[in-house]
Formats: sequence, structure tokens, C-alpha cells
Amino acid sequence: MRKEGARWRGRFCILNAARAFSIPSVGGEGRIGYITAKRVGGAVQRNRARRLMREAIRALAAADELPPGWDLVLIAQNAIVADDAGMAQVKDEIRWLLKKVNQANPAEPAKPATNR
RNA sequence: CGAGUUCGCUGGGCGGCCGCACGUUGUGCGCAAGCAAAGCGUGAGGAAAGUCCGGACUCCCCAGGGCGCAGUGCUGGCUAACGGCCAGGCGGUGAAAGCCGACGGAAAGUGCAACAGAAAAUAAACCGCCGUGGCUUUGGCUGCGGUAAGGGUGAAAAGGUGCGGCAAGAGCGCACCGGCGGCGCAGUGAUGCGUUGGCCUGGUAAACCCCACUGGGAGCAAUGCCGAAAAGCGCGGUUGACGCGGCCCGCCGACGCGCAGGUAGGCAGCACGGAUCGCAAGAUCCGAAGGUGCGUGGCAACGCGCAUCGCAGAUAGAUGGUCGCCGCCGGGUGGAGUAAUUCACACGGUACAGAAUCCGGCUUAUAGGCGAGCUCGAACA
Repeated sequence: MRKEGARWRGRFCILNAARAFSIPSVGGEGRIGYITAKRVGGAVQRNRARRLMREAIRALAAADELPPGWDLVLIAQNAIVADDAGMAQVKDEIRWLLKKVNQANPAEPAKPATNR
């Protein structure tokens, strides 16, 4: 992901995105990973950050706002805990980051996922 | 009521909507492993934390003894065990309730003690005091001897105070006090009390050391089992290339079968165990760790008996997100009341912190709240 994907930085988290077929996958396409490093805080803070990001993605998926064919990695930033962000703020930011993903790499014809 | 102190408890609640993990039930799909959606049940803490002690459990090592190393260190008890807890003793501290203490040994040995001071440990004479000799310009100077009472130094100076005694002094003698030893009494004991003796041996052991007691090593990433893919080895001789190549044979590859190793990964450990019945799902019974309640023994820690429950198991790590209402705390504004107080409104805050094999402790973090005991002070009756 780090090599292949693009990367955008927000206030609460960093988004890494790569075409799902660019990396051989086992679990199918549209995978999402969350990174909450120790710099974010203790176990309580890291759990909080991960839950917020996961809940935001779930809400976006329910509203069908996730672009298909992308693998995503979300990296929590200090501010997500330090600034006491709510789920709505995190969701807005991820939506904004996803828009940038689409602008930078528009409408490629979806190739079939290269599942070995 | 105020100030202090000890012990114990608690550490948000309710409801929508949308989710997560595990278990389980029947259903659907699938040859199967399994995968789906649905129902039901369960789902973080007093510290889950630090990983500082002690156990359970697992593997490795293991004749017996010694040396070494590490830990503990008043006494008695509790406990599976402990460096933990309870009770007691002693010392320190506080006006008291209380709090604090690695609290064995310094007459086994070795070492160490800056600065100051004459001297810091087989005592010691700087000033001073006393005796005596010499010199003398009659102010003193000086030799020898005695002396630890006084001065001064220091964290610490060879028991303390008083009286006697003496040339001056000194446990030199006596009284009281302190310390040490013996004896008696009380106590399981630490120790306390009494009595007696000679007249006394400085500090430091979280310095080496001595004494007593305890301790094999490593840890759930322990350990056991299964085990891809790729590579490897063996066999087969269906097939292809090469060796003059049609057959045999050799060799290389494909294909098929097998093999060990044990990587990725998975399962067990690990989320109670066992027995009986049943094809199974499950049902019934018995019992453990542990929780709760009652009774009981003990000052207490804790033990015993009965009843009842017997309770999270993720694997980059589930136990949540969001909205509304309420509670609690804080100061503010306004109203009521002599006042304590109380009502309303908006605002701000609501901690520390997230299981990872499981228990018993310790330590540290923590907004706020509740209960009980004790001490001192003030006021009232």
C-alpha cells in the first residue's frame, strides 16, 4: 500500500488508497485497514480512535459513498483524540479525503480483481 | 458545627436508532470443510495498569553433600505461598486520635569517618588546673611529673547529675538515672517489672562480613498436535525432448502417487471438570477454583458449616457509535427567607483508565460521591 497507493493527509487521519487489483489480495477487493500507533495514546485512546474510524466507514458504506475497487488504509492522527472529535467530524473528513482520491484517479474501467 | 485522623464502599442512570465479538438454536445454501441471514444468551476494572513479589500450570535439568550467588531479617499468628495480611512488642514522632520504622549481630575479623580539632579509638594534654625543679630584669619564661573537672572543635570526644574526696582531679567512693550481665516473676514469644553485680565495651552492617531462614532454570511467544504452497527425495512408466533413436537402455522435463522435515497458517493449552442415558441435539446427577447470603469459632487476618450462583474469551486484538432525558459537582444571574437554606435559568465539568493462561498480594493513577469509628476545639441543652 505504501508503495503503490496514494496518500492524503487530513486533520484526524491519513488515508492511503490503492486500486484493489494492484496488490494481490486474498480476501477480495474493497479491504480496509486501520492503524492506530502508540503515538496516539494509551490503549483507551487507540481503541477510541479505531472505533471512530470504523464507525465512520460503516456509515459511509451504508450510504453507498465508498468508491468501489479501492483498498484503503486509515492512519489515526493525534488530533482525533486530542481534539475530542466526534464521529460526524471524522466521517466528514473521510468523505472529503475520498473525494480527493476520485479526483486524482478518475473513473478507470474496473478490471477484474486479480485473485490468484 | 469546625479541624484532624482511620477504616470500608462506590466510581454514573434510563431510553431510541444503527453496529461488533463469542456461544447456542432451528433454517437456507453447499458433496464437504463451511458460509449466510434470523432468534436467544453473554460481553472490561478497582485498579483490567506497572510487571515488583508469591503460587497454579508446562517444558528442561536433577545421586548425596559442600562452596558460591540471590533474597528475607523484632515476636506470635493467618495463608496453597509470599518480601503479603492481622495482632502484639520496642524505638521515633504528634497536644491527641494516630502515623512512621530492612527493627538480628559492632566484646569474630577487616574497612571507613570530609572539614574542624591537641586527639576520631591498643586513647589523647592545645589552652587550663595541681605538684616540683631551673632561670629571672620579680612582669614572667621554662624542664619534669600528675590531671579528662573547665574552655574550645565536631554529626560524634570514652557513661549523665549531685555530694564526698583530692595537691589538682578522676566511678576513686556513695546516691539516683542510663547501659551491660546474672537471678526471680509475668508472658507462647518479642519484651516488661523487680532485684543484684562489677563499675561500663564510641559510630557505621541499604560497607565487606557473621548468624538464621528461604530459593534448581526458563516461561502461555511455555508446551502438545495438525499442517499447506514452493523447493527436495523416492517410486511409477501414461507422455514429450535429447543421446545416429524405431525397440531396449540412459538422461532431462511434464504428469501421477508416496515421503520425511516442519515454514505460512490452524487446533489444543483457553474460558469449568467428571459420570450416566441418548444416533445426535440435549437431559439428569456429582464435584472444584471462586462470588453472594446466613450461621458459627477467633480481638483480628482468617477458618468451618449450610444454602445458592458458579459468570468475558478477542488474536493487531470484539465489548461500540450517535441522539435525547436525568443525576452529580462548580462558580454565575435572578427570586423566597432574619439566617442556615431553598427554587429557577443558562453555562462549564463528569476522573484514572481497556482483559490477553489463571489466581493471591504489593505499588502507582484517579473527577466526584456515600457510610462508620476515634481525637481535639467551640457553642447549646
